[in-house]
Amino acid sequence: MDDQTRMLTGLTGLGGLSQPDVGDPDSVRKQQSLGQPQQDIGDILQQIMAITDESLDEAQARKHALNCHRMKPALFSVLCEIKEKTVLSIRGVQEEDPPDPQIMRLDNMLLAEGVSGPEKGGGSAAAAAAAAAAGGSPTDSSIEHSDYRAKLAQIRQIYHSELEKYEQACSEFTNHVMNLLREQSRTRPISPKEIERMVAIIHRKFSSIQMQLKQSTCEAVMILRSRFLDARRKRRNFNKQATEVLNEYFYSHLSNPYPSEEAKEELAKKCGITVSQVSNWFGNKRIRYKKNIGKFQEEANLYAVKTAVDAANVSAQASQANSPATPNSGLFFCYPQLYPQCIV
DNA sequence: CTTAATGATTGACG
DNA sequence: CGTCAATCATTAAG
Repeated sequence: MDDQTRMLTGLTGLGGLSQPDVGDPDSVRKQQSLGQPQQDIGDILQQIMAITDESLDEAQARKHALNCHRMKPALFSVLCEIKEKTVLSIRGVQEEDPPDPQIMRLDNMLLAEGVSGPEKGGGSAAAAAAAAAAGGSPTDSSIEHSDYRAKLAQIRQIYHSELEKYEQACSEFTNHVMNLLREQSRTRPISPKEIERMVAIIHRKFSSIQMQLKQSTCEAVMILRSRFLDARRKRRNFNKQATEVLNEYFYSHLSNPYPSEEAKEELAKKCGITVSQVSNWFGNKRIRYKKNIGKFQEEANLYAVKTAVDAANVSAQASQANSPATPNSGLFFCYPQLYPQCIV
């Protein structure tokens, strides 16, 4: 309590109330009852300043004495006058700071990660549903993420309890300061604007603490993500049927194995994977095929036969059987000059 | 355990 | 932005 009182004095000292030169305090105090106004005022000022160095009981008693002092109204008006003169310099210092971009970034990220924002009661169900919709095997993906979600919930809980603690401490402290200022406003002039300023200063201090909390929460989430959601660590091979569909498309479009967006979507739907997974697959397939065509020759023949059979089934135009065994493989995707070492 | 296969990521490039 | 090339990390096969 004593600390807070002292701290408050330090803060209110910003209010522009300059401390007059009162000389030696002890010598002044001895002449308290004498009628000299200068020394009387100096004495009262000294008492005001001394309040903070005393215990609470002493301070209360002294405050009461001050409030009942016969010179109090006069002193008060003098203080008001001094204040009037200095108030301009206060206004100049006042700055309106816009919302910190850093804290906005952190807020956005926490919101995006589901740490802040609305409670995630139905969120896990939605995530499970999304996983079920995206993957052909809903069990593994949801189980894979359950650990992640548990840890995220833990982070979430810590974050919220800490945040609440800070907010409570902030409002408690603000209330305390405001009460003290109001109390003091009976002795010295304190405008509501000054109280506002003080509150803003306190809030700034606390928000910087909050930013640290948000910062470390973000870091924790990033670490968690890199540990649990890095798909490379939880790789699952596509099922056989999906690989067949993809290979079928690849080898039947060997001269130009670049499926359009629509084709990718269709393939994705057929294989029960995402479009980006289709893109990854084709990217990998193209590069690995080109790197070593010989290795894929068998596979190429297999799917070439397959497509040939399909084509034959669809249209009985089997007469055009012009050796589909190695369909266009010599073209190297129409850029043979890029691979001079692969001469067929 | 070693190795090959494979899905995903990253950075450069046009 | 999509693709290539290199690389990572995991899975399957030996």
